[in-house]
Order: sequence, then C-alpha cells, then structure tokens
Amino acid sequence: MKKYARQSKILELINEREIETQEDLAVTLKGMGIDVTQATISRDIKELRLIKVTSNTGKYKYGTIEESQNSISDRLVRIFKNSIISIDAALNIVVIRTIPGAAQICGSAIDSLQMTDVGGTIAGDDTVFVAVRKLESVDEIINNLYALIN
Amino acid sequence: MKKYARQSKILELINEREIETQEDLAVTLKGMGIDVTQATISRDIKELRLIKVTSNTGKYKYGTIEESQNSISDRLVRIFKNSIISIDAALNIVVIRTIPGAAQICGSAIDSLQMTDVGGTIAGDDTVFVAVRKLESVDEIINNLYALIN
DNA sequence: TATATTATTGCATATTTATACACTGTTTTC
DNA sequence: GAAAACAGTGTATAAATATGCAATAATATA
Repeated sequence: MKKYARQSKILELINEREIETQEDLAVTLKGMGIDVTQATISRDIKELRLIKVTSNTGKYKYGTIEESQNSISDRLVRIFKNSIISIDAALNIVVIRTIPGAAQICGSAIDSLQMTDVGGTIAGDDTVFVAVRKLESVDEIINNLYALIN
Repeated sequence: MKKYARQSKILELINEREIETQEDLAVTLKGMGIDVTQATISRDIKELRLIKVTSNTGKYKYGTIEESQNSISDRLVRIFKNSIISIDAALNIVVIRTIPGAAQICGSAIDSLQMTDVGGTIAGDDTVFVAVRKLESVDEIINNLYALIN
C-alpha cells in the first residue's frame, strides 16, 4: 500500500513547484522513483480535493483550496474593476452604475462582501441600489467600494 | 457586452443545480436564451475561478472556492480514517502508528490542523511523533485526534 | 490455509477542457 | 474620422482528464 506515501509526495510537490498537468506530476514522481500513471493521479487528485488554479503567470497549476483562500475576492475585485462606471449616493441608498448587463453580478459581489450596515442590494441591468442601514455609514461604504476598484 | 450578464447567470446556475460539465452549462444557458459555446465557458470559468468539486453523489460538479470551504478538512479526516492504526502517548510525545507509508501525510495533516500546544511533528514511514508543549495538553490532543477519526 | 471480498492500479479510450487562429465589434489615439 | 490597438467570441482541434474494464494485490472470512 503505497497510496498514501504517493499522495503525501503529491501534496509536497504542488506546494513546491508549479505543477501544470497530471502528466507533469506523473513524470516528476517517476523521477523520484514513484512509478505511477496519469490515471492514478487523476484519482489521487480527486481524493485529495486538489484544484486547478491560475498561477501568477496566467498558466494553470494545481493547488489546494486552502492556499487559494486568499484569492477568493480576487474574482469580485476583477469584476468591479471592469464593470463599475460610477458610485454615488442618494440619502441611504448607494447607487452604482455599471456597464450594461453587469449590475446583477456586481450586486452578488457586493452581497458576498457582507459589509456592515448593508441591508441588501437590488440590481437592474446597469444599476445597483445598495440599501444602507444608517446614514452615517454611507460614506464608509462608498470609500470601501472605491478602495476595491483602485 | 453581455459577458458579465452571462457570468452572473453562471454563478447562479452552479449554485442552484449540479452542473457537471461545461457542455452542460452551455446547454442550460442556451435554454435560457443565452447562446454561448463551451470555449467561452471555459474562459468564463477561468475568470470566475470556479472549480470542479465532487458532489455528494461522487460525481464532479462545478462550484466556488467559497462553498468548498467547509470540506477543507474532509481531506484530512479521510486520510486519518484510512491510515491511523493507533494513537498513544509517551510523556509529552503523542505517538501515532499508521499503515506503512502513511506517516508523512498524517504528519502534514496534523500540522495543517494547527492545534494549540502542538510544537511540531516528525514522521517516519509508519510512525508520527507529535511534540506537545505542555504535559497537560496531551490528553486533549489525543481526544481531538480520536474525535476526527470517529 | 484456502476462498471470498475489497481496494488499488494500469491500459486504452471516451469525455472533457483549453487554446491557436481568425473574425467582429469596440475603444483609443493621432 | 481613419488607423491602430484591444476585447470578446466561435470554430476546430490539441491537450488534458476521467473512467470502464481487467488484472493484481491486500485484506477479511470461514
């Protein structure tokens, strides 16, 4: 039973190097004396719950969910950056204008940020209304949003 | 520019249904009037940082890193369950016996749990030593480990 | 110990995913 | 406003991944 020894090495390897494919991993392991095929690695990866993530270079690489934690909000930030046109306020409503069709996804993004004092959001096609609980918090929320897109 | 509207729908869909493949997603979107090919979805999935996870049924499905958070330690638990033979103590050292070859991965797993008062671990082939900082904490750590495998 | 059961793996291949290239529409620059 | 630079997408296909089946090894059972 050398399954766990192999899986242990796999975890080690994906932390140390940029492993782009399962074949990659198979070759590397072979170089370390662990003889295994891509098929088995596919099964190992499923068991270990490894995921394919984009590395800094834009290439795909294997990683763990844990280490991808950080980049969770990267998605949201990217979406904001690319689709928000303006942020404004009308009393306790923050009004966000987006490029056409992007309001829904910006709304979900804001929801997922779970900012304090945000009561909820509603999105049309190119506009999001963010309901703020306290008038005093409006500025802070706007600042936070600006911070994200800069 | 309907990219963001589409991506928004994609996020919605993978939360509502078990989307197994990109083709799956393409067909579903088509049914909703959003005409798109698998190639574009591949690109969307990269941008949205979606991942392929195993659903309850053992099948693959697409999901977000966020929602996979919970299952982080599932991997460790599974490994423990399958490879630990016994847990014992010698003064401030917790001694874990595993099936041959599995000690390394159990060691990493314990490290990643970041339990309080665990100074460090060292693993051979079928044995892990866990150095505990305080004698009083040994029992608690052993209990925690037992809890994991039951 | 012999037999039955289960787990692990490779091989071959079907399925799935990523991408080079070309085309179109949009934005920027001069 | 024309030219240039860029973003988004489909098509076709290369590349990568998952899996049915069969063989083998490990484990449990009688």
